[in-house]
Amino acid sequence: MAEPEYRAPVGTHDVLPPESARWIALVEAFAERAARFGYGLVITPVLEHQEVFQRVGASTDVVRKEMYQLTDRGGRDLALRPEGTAPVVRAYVQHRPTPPWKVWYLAPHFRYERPQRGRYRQHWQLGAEVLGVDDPDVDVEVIALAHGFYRDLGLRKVSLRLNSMGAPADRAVFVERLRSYLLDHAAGLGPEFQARAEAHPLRLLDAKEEDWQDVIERAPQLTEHLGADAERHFERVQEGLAALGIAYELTPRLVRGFDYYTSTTFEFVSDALDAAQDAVGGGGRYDQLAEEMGGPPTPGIGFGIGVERLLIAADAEQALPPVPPSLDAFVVDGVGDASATALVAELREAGLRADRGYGGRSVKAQWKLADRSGARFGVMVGRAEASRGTVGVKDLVSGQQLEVSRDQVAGWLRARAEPPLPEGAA
RNA sequence: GUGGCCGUAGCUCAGUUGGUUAGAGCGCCGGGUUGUGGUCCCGGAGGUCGGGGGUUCGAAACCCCUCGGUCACCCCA
Repeated sequence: MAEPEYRAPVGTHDVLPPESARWIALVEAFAERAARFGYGLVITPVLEHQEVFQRVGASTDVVRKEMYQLTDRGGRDLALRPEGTAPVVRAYVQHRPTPPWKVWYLAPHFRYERPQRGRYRQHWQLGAEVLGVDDPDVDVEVIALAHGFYRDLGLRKVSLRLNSMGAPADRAVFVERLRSYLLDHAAGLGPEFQARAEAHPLRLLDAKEEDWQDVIERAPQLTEHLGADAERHFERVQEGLAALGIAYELTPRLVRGFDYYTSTTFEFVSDALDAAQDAVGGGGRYDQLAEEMGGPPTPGIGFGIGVERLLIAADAEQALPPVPPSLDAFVVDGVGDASATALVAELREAGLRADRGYGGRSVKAQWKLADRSGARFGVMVGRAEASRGTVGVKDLVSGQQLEVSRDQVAGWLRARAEPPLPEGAA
C-alpha cells in the first residue's frame, strides 16, 4: 500500500483507461440523445453558496448531514454540489432564459457518507431538467429521455417506478394525516419509529424494518390524497407513457429524498443490482423550487442518473462491454532518425489513428507493441525500404507484408481504415 | 454515524495445527544470431505479507489499535 497521503480520498476514485473508454461511450450516448430531444448542455460550478441547497432540502440528510461545506478565504460559506437540480434552478433564476428551458448536464456530486460499492463520496451524475412548463407531456418526455438512454446502453433489467406527490397543498395535508396515523400506531414499535414518524413521516413509507411493515402497509397513501388537478396531471402522464409503450409500476410508497418534489416522481431501478442500491436514476417535478429561490413562479422537472452505479448495473447485465482500443497503424522505427516521427505525424494529420514505439527499443519489441496495440497494420520504417523510397506495411491479422511507396502510404492506409474515414477528413 | 466480513507481487489468488532465503497463474522486461508480433521455450525484475504495537525462542498466520475495502442499517445515484 502506498502512503495514505498519496491515496485518493476515501470514497473517491480514479477512472483510468481502458475503463474510461466506457465513460466516453456513455456520455456520447447521452449527449446525442439529449440533443435529439432538444436539450442543451448546462455547466454550473462545483461550488455553490450553501443557501442554494439549504433552501431546498433543509430537512434532508443529504443537506443536513452529508454536505461538504467550506468557508473560502473571503468568508463566503460554500458547499460542494450534493445534488444536481438546485444548481440548475439557481442558474435559471439568475439568468432568466426564455422558457421552456431544456438542459442536460454531467457533473460530479459530493456527499459525506459511509462509502460502499455503488455509493461514493464523489460520484458523477448525468441529468436533465426542464423549467417553465407544467404540461404532463413534458413529464413524459423527460422520462422517455432517460428510458431511451438505458435502452441505448442495452440495459434490459431497468424498470420504471412512478408516483405522484400531489400539489404542495395536497402534500402538506397528506403529511399531517400520515404523521398522526403513524404516531397513533407507534405503540410497541420503539423510540426510533416514534422519532422518525415525527421528523420525516414520508421517509418511513419505504423503511425496511420488518416489525414496522404491518403499520406501514396500512398507512394512508399519497395517491389517495391528490387534488383534482394533480389527479388529472398524473393520469395524463400515465396516458403518455402508455402511448410511448413505456412500462411503469405505480409505487404509492415511492418517496424521493428531497423536499422540493411535487406532483410526478419516478425512479429507475435495476433488477441486476442488490436491492439496497438498485436505483440507477430518479427524479420528479419541483414546481415551487424556482420561486423559493427568488425567481418567478416556474414549474420544473428533471432527473439524475448515477454514472458509477449505472456502470455496475451494466456489468451485471454484461451490457456496454469494454471497447478494446484500436489503431489504424502502429509505426515501428528501425532506423532511429526523425523519419518515423515524421511518418507518424503525417498519418495522424491525415486523420488516421496512429501510434508508435518509443525509447529506441528493439525492432522485435516494437512489433510486440504493435500487436498488443490492436493496430490493423504495422508500418516498418527501415533502411532497406528507405533506400527504395518505401515503407513495409504488414497486415497484423493475416501476417502478410508488402512494400508501399513512402509518399502514398497515408492514402493507402486511409483507403483501408475501419471504420472508413469521412470523405473530407484532413 | 452503528454493526458484520475482508486486506499476501501490477491483477487473481495459494501459503498445512505459528517454524529456516514467502509461492503460482496472468501481466511486465529480456533472450531463442544479421531488422518483424500473435503460439512455444528459457531467463529476469517486482512483495517492509495494508500500517503500528504486543504475545513467542520464532508471526503472513495469535491478540490490540489503526488505515483501507466490502456488506447490512441509515440515506441515496
